[in-house]
Amino acid sequence: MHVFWKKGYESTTLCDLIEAMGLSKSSFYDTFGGKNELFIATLDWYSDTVVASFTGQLRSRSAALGSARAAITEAFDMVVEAAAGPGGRRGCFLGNCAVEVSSSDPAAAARIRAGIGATENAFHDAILTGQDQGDIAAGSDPRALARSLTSSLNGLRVMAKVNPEEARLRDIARLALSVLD
Amino acid sequence: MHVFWKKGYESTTLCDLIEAMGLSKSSFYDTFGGKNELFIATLDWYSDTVVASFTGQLRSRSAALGSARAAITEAFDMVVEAAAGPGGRRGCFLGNCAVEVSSSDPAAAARIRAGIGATENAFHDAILTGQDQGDIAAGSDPRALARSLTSSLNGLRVMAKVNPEEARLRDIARLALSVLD
DNA sequence: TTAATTATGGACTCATCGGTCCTGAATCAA
DNA sequence: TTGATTCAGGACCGATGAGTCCATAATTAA
Repeated sequence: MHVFWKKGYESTTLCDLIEAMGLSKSSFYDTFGGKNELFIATLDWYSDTVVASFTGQLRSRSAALGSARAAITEAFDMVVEAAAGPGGRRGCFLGNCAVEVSSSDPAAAARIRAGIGATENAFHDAILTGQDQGDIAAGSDPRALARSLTSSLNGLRVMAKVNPEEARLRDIARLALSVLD
Repeated sequence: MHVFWKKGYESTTLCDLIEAMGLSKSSFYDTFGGKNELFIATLDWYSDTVVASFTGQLRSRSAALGSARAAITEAFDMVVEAAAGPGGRRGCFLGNCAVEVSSSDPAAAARIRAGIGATENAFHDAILTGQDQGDIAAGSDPRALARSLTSSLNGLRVMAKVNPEEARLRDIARLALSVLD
């Protein structure tokens, strides 16, 4: 997954893959079936673990901080730091894949849609909580807010690819979160 | 450029290119030098014409409507319509390229950065005008607002790749513009 | 110890990639 | 009409892509 993440689908070769996994070519094909099958598997894995962990984190931090809004802010802070730090130019795995393959690989596109949808749902839940708690504007449609945050996160990651300067990214994150006011 | 736009850099072959241009292979190499040279040229061309036209449009519509904010809103509306319409899944040329090649092709990355920077500057100018006119919040840093809009536009295009449903995109655009309040 | 399973390395196929080169046809200026 | 230039077409190149196959080595179970 990390190889696909760093180099993109088309640019990763079988050789990259087996080298990263320390596997022989035969074992690779026995185990994963092929490059595309592995790719699909990494998308599934990403949704099942990374996105799921993000969802859980958002929920548990909402509880710990007593504020869903603070948890969302924290999540954006972490993304900003990761994007500004070394290796931050990798962007978002799902976002990268969405851009690169979603129009040419339907099976991958479905996974990407599901993963992004799950992210959106995580924000949605947090926003509902925040609206109950009173620090997120109750007048706004929570679904629209969730979509906005998800979109902002993707935009942020694209911007980080172009210029990973932390101050710029902070500006963007701050304004992205202002929709919650 | 349209071939690169639709298929991405890695996935476009020489054959795709010469077919789209109706050129022979020899003429192609005589004229453009090679695949990568052409790619760089398309990025330059995009900045010089498409981005420049966007900048001009934003300025002239600001004047025509007597409101920079209305011109910005109009620009987002157009992006939403284009992204939701047929062929909208192509995304943003610069955004796609940023995701795909900005970490592996420095020459391309420089062009992409310049193009995105020019877009940001276009927004910046419009925001200054709008703040003068009074329909854009004067308290906000115009540079930060411009970055936010640029980022939002990229996020919007990524979201459109995943799900080009117009209503969703409108939600996102509306909230992206709310930073101007 | 032996039999069965699993993993490995490397040779191999076939397609396609970007790119070069050369020949012959078309175009065009004088 | 002629001579120079431009263009098309296709043969060709080396490299590399994904994927197959098989013989052998390592592991495991009985």
